[in-house]
Amino acid sequence: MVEVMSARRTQTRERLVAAAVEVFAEKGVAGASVEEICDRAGFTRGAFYSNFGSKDELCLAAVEQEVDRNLTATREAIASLPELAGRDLDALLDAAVALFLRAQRSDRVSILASAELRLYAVRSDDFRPQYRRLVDRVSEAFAALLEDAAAVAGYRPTVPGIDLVRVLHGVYEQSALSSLLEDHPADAPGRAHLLAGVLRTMLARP
Amino acid sequence: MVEVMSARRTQTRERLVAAAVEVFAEKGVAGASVEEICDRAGFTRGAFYSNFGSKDELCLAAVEQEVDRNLTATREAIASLPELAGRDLDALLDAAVALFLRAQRSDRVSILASAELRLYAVRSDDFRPQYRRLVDRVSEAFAALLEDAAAVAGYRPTVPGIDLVRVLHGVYEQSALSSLLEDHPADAPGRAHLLAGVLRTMLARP
DNA sequence: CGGGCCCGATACAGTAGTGTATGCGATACG
DNA sequence: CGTATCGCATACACTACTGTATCGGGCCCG
Repeated sequence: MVEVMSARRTQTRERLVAAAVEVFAEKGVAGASVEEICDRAGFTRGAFYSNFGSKDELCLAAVEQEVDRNLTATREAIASLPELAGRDLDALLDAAVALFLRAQRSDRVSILASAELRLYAVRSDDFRPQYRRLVDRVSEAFAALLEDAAAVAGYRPTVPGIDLVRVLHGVYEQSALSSLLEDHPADAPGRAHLLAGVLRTMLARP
Repeated sequence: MVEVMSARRTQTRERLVAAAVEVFAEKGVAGASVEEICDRAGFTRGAFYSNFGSKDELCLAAVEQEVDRNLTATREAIASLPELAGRDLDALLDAAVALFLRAQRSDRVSILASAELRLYAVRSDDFRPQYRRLVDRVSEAFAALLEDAAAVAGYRPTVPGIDLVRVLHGVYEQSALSSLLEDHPADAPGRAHLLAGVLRTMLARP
């Protein structure tokens, strides 16, 4: 039985989550105090503790929001995808990478926050299972898409599709982070090429 | 003029750095209190403030230690490298990846701590320049090695060698993190194969 | 063997953050 | 139009951590 929330409550939660993502990006998950998150959202801690039982719950809500957005973006990208049948491998790779990139938020705050949340999931035994449960939803959806597209083009992944997607996502995130570490802005074409290269190493003729 | 330190002081700093790396891995850089680091090292905060002016200085010392270790490991790995001239591209890629992997610490604590420090460098405007200054030392050394090896085999990088190394390192780190996120242990062969694939996308005949 | 100094321990004052218990205005509902 | 409930603000008690100022033991040197 799903709890239904009042419109006001939902809005408050959303503002808190949005503020949290910003603070996570600036200070890290551990460095983000509940107080600063609330300040930035324009609430006091009373609002927070009335909406979330702990920072973990807030983190989870943040991941959930990101995941939902990516799922939606992915579906939209799929809908507008050109026909793949009969295209060669390079075209397939390019299309898949373009689709993937379109579904990712690539602004500084999103990249940092999701890297931060991911790292937190690796560290925290409590948070990790819940994190994976959410994130795997998108990965599985994307894996199914990739496997279908590959099959249409006459290829199949040499590893389970979901692992392929996880690797792809990891490489994407890391290259995005690298570009934030450097002075010159990211070169998107280089990133796309890198991702296509990674994909290629994990596809083969059946 | 380089400050010379007493043996005792050096040892204290090393113990503090070692403890810091552990705590960074468990709680993140921001989540690591000076107090806990000192406790774990068997000191009080008096020792810390006598040795470091701030947590940033400690972080820097941690990165420096890691960098030095990697440089040494890389040199050793190079020394024991088989002759590359005349080998084909696949052999070259395998050798380079093997060398790279041998020079990396792959235990959980090292992986987490270095991911954490890297992310901290991305976030912190103060820390980032100093971090890059240290890390680029290893990257450049490694890049020179890679370019030489590639030239011997009749290839050249399609991007500046140092960028290649940065990407390589990013992919390595991210795949290592991914394996920590999953239940089943990392499969090293898969990782090596992935790295070789990435390398391949960035090498071409002149 | 004794004095000086180095280096880490201790003590202290101050700050920031936590979680809870309670208050109070707005809102929905009869 | 009143009132019950909801949702956030406020107040409070508490803990953790910080940075500095001072102390004192041990080690090195003459």
